[in-house]
Amino acid sequence: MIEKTYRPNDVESRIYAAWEDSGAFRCGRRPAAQPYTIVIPPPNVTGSLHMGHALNNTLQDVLVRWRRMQGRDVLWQPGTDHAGIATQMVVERQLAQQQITRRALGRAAFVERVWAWKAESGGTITRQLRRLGASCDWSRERFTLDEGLSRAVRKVFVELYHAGLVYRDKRLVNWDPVLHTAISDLEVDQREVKGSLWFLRYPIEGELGAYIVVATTRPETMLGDTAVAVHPDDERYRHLLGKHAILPLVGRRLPIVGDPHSDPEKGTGAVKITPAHDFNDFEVGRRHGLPMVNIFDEQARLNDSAPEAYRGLDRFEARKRVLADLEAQGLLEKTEPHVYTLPHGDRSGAVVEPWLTDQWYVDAATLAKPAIAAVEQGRTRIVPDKWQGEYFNWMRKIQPWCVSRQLWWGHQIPAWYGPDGRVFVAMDEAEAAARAKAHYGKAIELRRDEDVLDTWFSSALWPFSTLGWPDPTPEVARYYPTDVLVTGHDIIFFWVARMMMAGLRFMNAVPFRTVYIHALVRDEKGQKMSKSKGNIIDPLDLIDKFGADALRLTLTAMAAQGRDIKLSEGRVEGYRNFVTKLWNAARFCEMNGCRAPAGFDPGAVRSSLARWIVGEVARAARAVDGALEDYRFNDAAGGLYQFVWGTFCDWFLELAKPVLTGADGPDKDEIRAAAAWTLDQILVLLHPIVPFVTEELWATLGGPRSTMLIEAPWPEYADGLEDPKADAELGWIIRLITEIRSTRAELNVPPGATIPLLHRDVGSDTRSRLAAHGELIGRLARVGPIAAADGKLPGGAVQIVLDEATFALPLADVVDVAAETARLGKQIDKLVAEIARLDAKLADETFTARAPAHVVEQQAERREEASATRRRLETALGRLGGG
RNA sequence: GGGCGCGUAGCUCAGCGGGAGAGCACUACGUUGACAUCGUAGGGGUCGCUGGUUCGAUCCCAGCCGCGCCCACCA
Repeated sequence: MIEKTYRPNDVESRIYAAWEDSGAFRCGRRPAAQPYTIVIPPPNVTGSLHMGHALNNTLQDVLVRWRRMQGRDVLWQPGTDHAGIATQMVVERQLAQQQITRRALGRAAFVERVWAWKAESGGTITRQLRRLGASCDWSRERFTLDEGLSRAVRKVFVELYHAGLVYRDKRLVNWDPVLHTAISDLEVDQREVKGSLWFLRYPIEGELGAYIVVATTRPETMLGDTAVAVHPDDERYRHLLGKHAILPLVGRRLPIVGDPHSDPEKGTGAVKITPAHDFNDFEVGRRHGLPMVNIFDEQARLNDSAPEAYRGLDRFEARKRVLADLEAQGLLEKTEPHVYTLPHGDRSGAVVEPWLTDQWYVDAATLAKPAIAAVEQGRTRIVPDKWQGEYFNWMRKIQPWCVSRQLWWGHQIPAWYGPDGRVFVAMDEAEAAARAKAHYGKAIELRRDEDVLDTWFSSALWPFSTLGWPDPTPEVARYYPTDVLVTGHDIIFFWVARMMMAGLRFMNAVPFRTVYIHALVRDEKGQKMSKSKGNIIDPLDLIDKFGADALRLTLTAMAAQGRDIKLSEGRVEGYRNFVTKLWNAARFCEMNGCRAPAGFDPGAVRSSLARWIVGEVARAARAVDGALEDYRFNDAAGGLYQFVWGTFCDWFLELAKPVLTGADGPDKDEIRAAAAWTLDQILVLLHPIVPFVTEELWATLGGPRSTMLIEAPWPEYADGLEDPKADAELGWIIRLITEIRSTRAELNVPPGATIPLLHRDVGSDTRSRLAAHGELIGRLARVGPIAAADGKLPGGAVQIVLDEATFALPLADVVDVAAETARLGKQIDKLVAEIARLDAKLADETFTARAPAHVVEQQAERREEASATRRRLETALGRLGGG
């Protein structure tokens, strides 16, 4: 028996456990089948499920369940990411509450603490994915710091190093002064800030009272200036080229150099050059052989290269001091308000400081070439294709990738240094030692590089490292390349591009045949959800409130290509109602004894109603398949929603009611069987999107089922099922009923009266068709007089007699004459205008000459229809006026 | 500064060269025999603005206005 109401929270965990216990999620159980592989974008171990995860994993689960039902050998490879910076920060914060710092603890103890934390809390996100219904093969769960994956990381690093594609270099990096680590360009956010532009006077050497004025947004960096640059063609400064300025507060002689970097339009046209703390200035410095004076320590406090008065000051403190001192000396010419962008670390939020350090780099430009070619040649397709452009743009001007991080949590770089600084890159310490011995001619103590790798370095290997690479496992052979990667556009560069590079380099094949880029989930105002804005909608709250299916259906239905999703709770509620509707439809079927008989042949049904719904099922199924093939998730969900509610419930079940409540017999048996069969097909088709409720109904309704729904076969329908004749007949009935309903004002007659149906234009054809279906429609009717309200005309049931069939239709109608008159009048006006428009069109010679014939015909038909409707309305209006 | 995208019903959005659509919200009426509701009907839109192409433009093109995102080293 189906319960009166569906309580998702009571059944979801039970059903999920049954799925998982049955082994249905596991790959490899259909050795003969074609594999279908998706690797999950590994969420951070520190994470908990947010709306982006919910969308991302719902879409993957829809695909995976659909393919599994189609009989493919599905692997949905799950796992989590160690998320270097994020995780380290979480644990550090926790330590801070106990007044412990990471450094006080020491590296080994700290890393141990992180592992302990992971053991305790790292399972949160995967538990939450289960609540969502994600059918990952959990037996294969991986973690980016697993031993196997770490070996893959080391191997990749070592091989790239020996190929010259990983190297150590001293250049400016984005330094995060709070986290004390370098970060890559991608981890820097440009944020607009309101600040000032200060104009500083640098005295010209040997020319008393002469200045060159430079403008800057960061006056404290002047302490590290080593030149002033002007444009070589700038007339204003030509006389100063080759001379020197004296750096105030420091006293350093600064050459005044000509360099095209200097833009005569900006500032004063003369720019201070700080090669150690500005990416442009760094280049200028290289061109002119300028010294690089690093004035900051790792916390961006002034170091000993600054004059004594400023040493130890924070950079913003130093700014105030420098400005005050310059002003005191009359060297601050003016200050203007200025809005500009400043780089911020995406994790710490601190203003990033360009800083000169030694770091490890990956030669991304070389690795990018095959990755670009793969997409150009269509070996990997990016959907929707607009993202292909973004991918190309970025890949074609890709910069060296800084992969070393001054953190403790992560893959420690497999590089060892000898006493003379010579580096030995190797898979492990023993190998490094052996190399060192060969090099130095004796065993020697080595020091391991302290740094760890950027998290994304290990993520780049995810599609093959999770399958067991570098070991030649059967999984690598069978499941690589993966079929599709489902992800948001925010990590195309961070992740997708790098997986492409790594996959092509080490597997010699693209990591995925298709990349499906979905929208981001925003709040109902279209703003990014963030903790600081407090506008986060927690998917788990929604699951508690409406059930996982409602959330999944909402996200699937809203996953249209090309637009971000603005999610509101009301939306989820609406889709929850759909789940309820489905539940009740199933209940109705059960109550009416609708059982799918064994061996039901949808092609063999006789009645129009049954033939029609069978065809509609086939049509809906094809639409779902087509939509999912093209990653039009919204069309798949929307089509099913429409089919279940609008076609199956509103029409089929309503039309079936008279039969189901009528006398027993073959007609009734057939409708019962067709209803049960259709419901079964609905459960199957809906299962990938709303797995829980469909599985529950499948089990309850079932009779004997050989499998759970999750493993039921996806339907394929024979071509003949869509019967044009049945379509026409049912289509006609539906239109007829709709028309009777909508023209109830015209039929406003006393209860029990007998009138000819559609007193106008009922031709013989119509009459015969009505006769054929009379009984069905006749039973559909319910009779009952309606009480009249005060001041209104009484409505009532209308009996319609036509040929041998008798109809009684409920006319619920209590009609407000004035309102109705006004309404009809308005509609007539509209129609008159429409008819005039169509008349004009048909009279237009250019139109009739140039437009395709079918269009002309169409217009003529429309004109006829419109004037018929107008006549009808006028009749109704006359009747109302008369009454 | 460059690039991309978006402005369609009160809200959230589909559609995209030939009669303006859905869901939610709203109004009216009806529903205690599948429906935490549901059903039927209804109101509401110069499809951002201005030009152009076309027999015909919400749809194609150009410009403008507004919004958002991405990229960028600009003082």
